[in-house]
Amino acid sequence: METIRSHTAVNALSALAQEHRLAIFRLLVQAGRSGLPAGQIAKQLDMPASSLSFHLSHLKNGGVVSDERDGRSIIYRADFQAMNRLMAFLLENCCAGDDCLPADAADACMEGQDS
Amino acid sequence: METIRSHTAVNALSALAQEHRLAIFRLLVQAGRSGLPAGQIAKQLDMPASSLSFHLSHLKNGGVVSDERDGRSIIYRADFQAMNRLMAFLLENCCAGDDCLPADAADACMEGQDS
DNA sequence: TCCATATTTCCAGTATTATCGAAATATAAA
DNA sequence: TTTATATTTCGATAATACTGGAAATATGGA
Repeated sequence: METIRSHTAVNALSALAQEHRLAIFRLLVQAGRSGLPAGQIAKQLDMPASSLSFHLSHLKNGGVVSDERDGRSIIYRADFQAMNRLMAFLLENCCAGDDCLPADAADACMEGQDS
Repeated sequence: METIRSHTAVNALSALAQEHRLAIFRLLVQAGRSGLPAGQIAKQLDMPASSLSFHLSHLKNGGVVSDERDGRSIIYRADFQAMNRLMAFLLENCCAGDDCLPADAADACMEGQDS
């Protein structure tokens, strides 16, 4: 696993550090591989399209979700690898490295996902 | 492990979503159980005392660090359990629950810590 | 081409956050 | 009690973020 920079980690954390965006992200985590189109997210979370778009682009910018166009819709997905990298960075050299290896928390959620 | 609320998670994430605070937290992660006094943090990160204090109280408020007075100093420590709860919340019901259990990433860093 | 659907961009107003010197508080030592 | 050390609170300024309606863009279907 490649290591990330502080700036990257702050972007990811900022992306998640907001009620609406956290709700969006968790919804996408639960949706798993197949993801959800923006409209579906708007419906499930009852948000105005422009606000949702603002938050989705923030999440995408933070690298914690990816997007892919499918016809008229755009499908969003949680990026579990990004979460792993983030956790690894947060706990890097934990306890001065004494038998203290961060686990890959999101690994189980990535099975079958292409990197 | 008890489950946390969205509001709690946002507080924790907001606490970490800032360059200085992330640096402080990672320093405390590396310091492990013994933690570091505020002055030591200020010295290592070269920050004005008042700015550091602002950020430390934000981290404490976010529940990701704890503090304890020791004479004239105040010792700060990273809260690994809080990190575990946060990750569990982020990945809750991952992939709709299909054989997808979040691991306790910070567990290894907590050995010997009293809860 | 013309219309409907899906999403994003623009904009302005409002609110929250970061910064750091100076003053205040808390503890310890002389 | 006086002085020194460690940290926090106050206050003002500057910067950044959130909101949602309206207009613009992109795609697909009639």
